[in-house]
Amino acid sequence: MSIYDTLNPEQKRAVLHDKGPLLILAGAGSGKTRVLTHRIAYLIEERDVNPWNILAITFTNKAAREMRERVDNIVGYGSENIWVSTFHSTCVRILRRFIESIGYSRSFTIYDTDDQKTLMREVCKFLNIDTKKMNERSILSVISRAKDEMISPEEFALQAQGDYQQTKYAQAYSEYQKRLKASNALDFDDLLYKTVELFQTNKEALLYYQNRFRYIMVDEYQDTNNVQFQLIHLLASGLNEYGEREYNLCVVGDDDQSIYKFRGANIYNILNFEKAFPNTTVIKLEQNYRSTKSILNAANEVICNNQGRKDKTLWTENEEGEPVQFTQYETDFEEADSITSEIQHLVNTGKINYNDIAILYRTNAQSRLLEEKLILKNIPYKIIGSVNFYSRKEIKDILAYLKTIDNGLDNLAVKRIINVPRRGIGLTTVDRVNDYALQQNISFYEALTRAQYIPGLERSASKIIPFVSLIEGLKSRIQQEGYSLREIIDDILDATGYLRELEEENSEEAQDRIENINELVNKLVTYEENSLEPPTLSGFLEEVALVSDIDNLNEEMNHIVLMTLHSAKGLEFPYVYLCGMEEGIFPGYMSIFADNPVEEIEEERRLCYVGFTRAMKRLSLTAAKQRMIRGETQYNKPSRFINEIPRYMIKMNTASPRKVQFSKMSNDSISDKSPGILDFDKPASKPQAGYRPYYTAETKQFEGTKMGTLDYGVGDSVKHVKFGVGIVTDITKGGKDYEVTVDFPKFGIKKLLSTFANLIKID
DNA sequence: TGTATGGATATTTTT
DNA sequence: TATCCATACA
Repeated sequence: MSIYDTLNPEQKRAVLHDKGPLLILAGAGSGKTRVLTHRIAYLIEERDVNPWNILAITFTNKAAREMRERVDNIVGYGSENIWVSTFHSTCVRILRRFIESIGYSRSFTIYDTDDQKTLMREVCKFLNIDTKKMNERSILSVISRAKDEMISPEEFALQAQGDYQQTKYAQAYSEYQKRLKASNALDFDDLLYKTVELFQTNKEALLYYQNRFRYIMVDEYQDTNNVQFQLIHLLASGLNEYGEREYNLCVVGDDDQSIYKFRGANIYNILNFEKAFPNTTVIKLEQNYRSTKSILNAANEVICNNQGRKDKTLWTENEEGEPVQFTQYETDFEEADSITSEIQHLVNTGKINYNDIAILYRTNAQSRLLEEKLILKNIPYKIIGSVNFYSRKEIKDILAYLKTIDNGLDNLAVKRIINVPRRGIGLTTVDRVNDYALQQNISFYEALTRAQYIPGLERSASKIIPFVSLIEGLKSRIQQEGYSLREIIDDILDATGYLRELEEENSEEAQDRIENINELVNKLVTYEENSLEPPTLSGFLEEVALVSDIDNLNEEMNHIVLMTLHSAKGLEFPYVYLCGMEEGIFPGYMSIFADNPVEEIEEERRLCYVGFTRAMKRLSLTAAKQRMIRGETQYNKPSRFINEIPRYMIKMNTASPRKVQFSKMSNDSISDKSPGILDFDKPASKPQAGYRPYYTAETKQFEGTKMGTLDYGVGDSVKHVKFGVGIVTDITKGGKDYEVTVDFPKFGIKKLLSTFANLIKID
């Protein structure tokens, strides 16, 4: 049996597509990653494409990692030569090699959103921009848009002539860019912008990569912005050996899941793909393997209210399943209480694990109440988003030390830690040093080393000197042979007294911070042990700069997950609770009252579609009549998205009979559009009030897996063509296949699909 | 220089 | 409601 036999006809057509542009419109859960990975395998094995000539681009590290893993598993030797990476890390890799040709140093650092804000604050101060009239965030978003459109500060200034406001933006942009450069830093937008600029100005570099990347795949194409399009277009425009443009570009996306317009994603990249790349083959993947018919039908009903989408209807062979549930509660408090009780009930009575369940919401703020209830009921959970691990204060502090040691040019990092922990070096001192640095045209750190000579610093200089020698001491140690990164971070924690200070504080918060720092140390150790190239401080810092919270989601852990709808894209869960289905929450006020409400609502509707299609078995929608938002009580109607689902498709539950007044509920809370939308004949299927079973948050045992056709089981030794002999540690059923986890002594733990892996049992 | 206090301010955020 | 920031004071 060939690996391609497991594909449906459309998937197969996409996988076997030969040359030329290919647009795969892949609905939610239609197996797009599978198609991508199989296509890569096909190109290598059947078309003799050199793995070296393949580039696969994703948006998140998590997606890249998963793709890498799956590609490694189905491709034989040479899979490590395929570039599988995110847009941003692809750019970093290219720039590390060629950036000098556009006047930057190859050891540039990457500024994250927080760094950008800090820098912009400095810029505004410097330019006397009143941040009450023009706040940093809005300036940064103007700049971000400009970079997305590939508009340089000079061009921006030119276009701004005559407009006071725009001129201010232009000045800020120019100064901001100047300072980035002085710190030898690039922000996220720069990574893309500068790569395109490089390709436009350096033909040699462009040719090199065009020649290398003969086959390009892009995942989540609906979320690409303009620069990303430019980048892809440039890379894909290489000539083949006959001097022809082949555009061996394969993009996969779903216009219905485009939810990042606010961040510059241009939906026309996918809608007009066929215009940009002549002779495009279009393949639609409409069979969904994830959800029940009930869930999919509801999702289809909602999304078909959008105009201007590519026509497609998802269908499935899966069972009908339970109807989609909708419950409207009196208050947000009851909503949270009820959802969490239900979860507890599900886990206690059913064969369901915590990690089968997700609670999704529109805004991060909604997680609070839920979190309180989860703690109360002792339900293990993880919240994704809100505060990224790497944006925590203590983590940023330690990273700033590492950055300072690594690259003294990073002015922001040095300024961040100069007085952390407190050294009695205040704002006035920092300002003086800063002025001196600007005047002498040297970096802030360089100025610190000359503290004794800076006028007006007599007293403070004595405080600066120990700081400089601390940094210098650490710097010299890192150059010593055999000095590990682990030792450096330990030295920092010790020599600065950072840990000691936290320990002495003896509060719960300090304890959390210490744990976070330990986590950082772990990550550094992991990097040091697993890095393919010799581990360096710069390498670690780079990896860390491009990581998001969702990347850390570990499916193995047995806890429920809470996150925003945005973060949930690309994930799936058997049981999904989508809460806060209310006008004003979802769709949010901002979109209802926007200048272009139609467009904005359509984006919210796509978000709703994304939310619905995360669910595999059961989708529960909830709303509250009364909700506390920013200290104010709001009364909201159920979301219009609920009304877009025909009522026969939805099971209306009545919430807590003890409190609900039926007449009131049907009159004020439901819009006139669909009268009688609530079905009171059906009994409430809610766990009894006050239901609070005893349960410890310990791991629940997995149901015994049926082995069926496999001739090996957990604990057996098996042999794999590439990885050699290993021991089966787990087997789970996934679609038509079994997913077999095998621990190979030489290659580590691998997840393999039984159909492809051809594992042979060894006695 | 460090802390206290009032006041503004508030979607979503793959990197 | 909670959080962040600037300014005022000790």
